[in-house]
Amino acid sequence: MMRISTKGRYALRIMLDLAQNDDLGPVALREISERQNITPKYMESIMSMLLRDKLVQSLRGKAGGYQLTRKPEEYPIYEILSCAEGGLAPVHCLAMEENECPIRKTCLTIPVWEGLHQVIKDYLSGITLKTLIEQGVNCV
Amino acid sequence: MMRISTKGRYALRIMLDLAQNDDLGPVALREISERQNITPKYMESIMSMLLRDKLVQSLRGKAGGYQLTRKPEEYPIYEILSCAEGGLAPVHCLAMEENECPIRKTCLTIPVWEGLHQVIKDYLSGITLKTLIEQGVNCV
DNA sequence: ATGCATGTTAATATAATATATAGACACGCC
DNA sequence: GGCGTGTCTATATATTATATTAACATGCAT
Repeated sequence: MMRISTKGRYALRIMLDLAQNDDLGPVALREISERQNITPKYMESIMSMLLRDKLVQSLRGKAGGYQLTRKPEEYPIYEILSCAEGGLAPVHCLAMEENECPIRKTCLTIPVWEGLHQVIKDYLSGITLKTLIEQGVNCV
Repeated sequence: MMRISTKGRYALRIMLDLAQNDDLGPVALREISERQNITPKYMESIMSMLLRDKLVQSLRGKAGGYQLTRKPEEYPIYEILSCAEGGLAPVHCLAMEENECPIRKTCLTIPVWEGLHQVIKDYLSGITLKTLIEQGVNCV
């Protein structure tokens, strides 16, 4: 139904939470999960995606937790949403490898979806974590 | 996962098929379903949505079928996709009634999603059935 | 060295949605 | 009155999203 899923929105909230709380060192998953009211185990699976894409870094052991790897203004929300959603291409064939679709090269429909993807990308790339914080966005 | 579903893409193909075949009167569902390789029963549920929104009209009885209600250039694909997808608002709360969300009026996040919805809407409203036909788009 | 608080991974369960099918019915021309 | 069409309601199946479980790995503090 062309909706941003809970996963994407949780990811944004997690990143916003980190942006506002990691000055004093790593933030434990449990803390964020309590503040954001996201079940810790589900949040884990989201964190692992953010980690894989190096949007956050982690520290184990006591006093461990998660931290941002960049400054808030260096996180376009396109990147965060795309990471958690597994891409934001509006149709499957855009996300596929070029050679996975036999008619890809000559497909006349592709440009329509590529254009849609582009406007979405442009819009969400123009907004960063810092933008949201400055606007006082808390919930997502 | 923020994808246009099969339903929306089928709807586009159905409308394109009609645009190219209804000069000689109503087109039977069965015909379209065979040309487009969409199972007739599933197609029925899509037709009923297109009908409800008056994007097509129907005729019963022998030689009955479906026809466009406007000229191809008067169908922005936003309208077709939105009809079949049940809206294209990227988050649920945009699609809700204003008073369904207690914080809607002051919610700081809404503008972000409204903006996203708007760029999607603008883009898909700038493309019509005629545009697609002129570009030779067949599959969708 | 040990223990505990953290993160990591893989497997599974549940819920929601998308996709597809079935069957009975309504209409209208011939 | 019969056949070829559309219409409606209910159900089945497949896929994806959401959430949970359990076993494991790491690193600091003592």
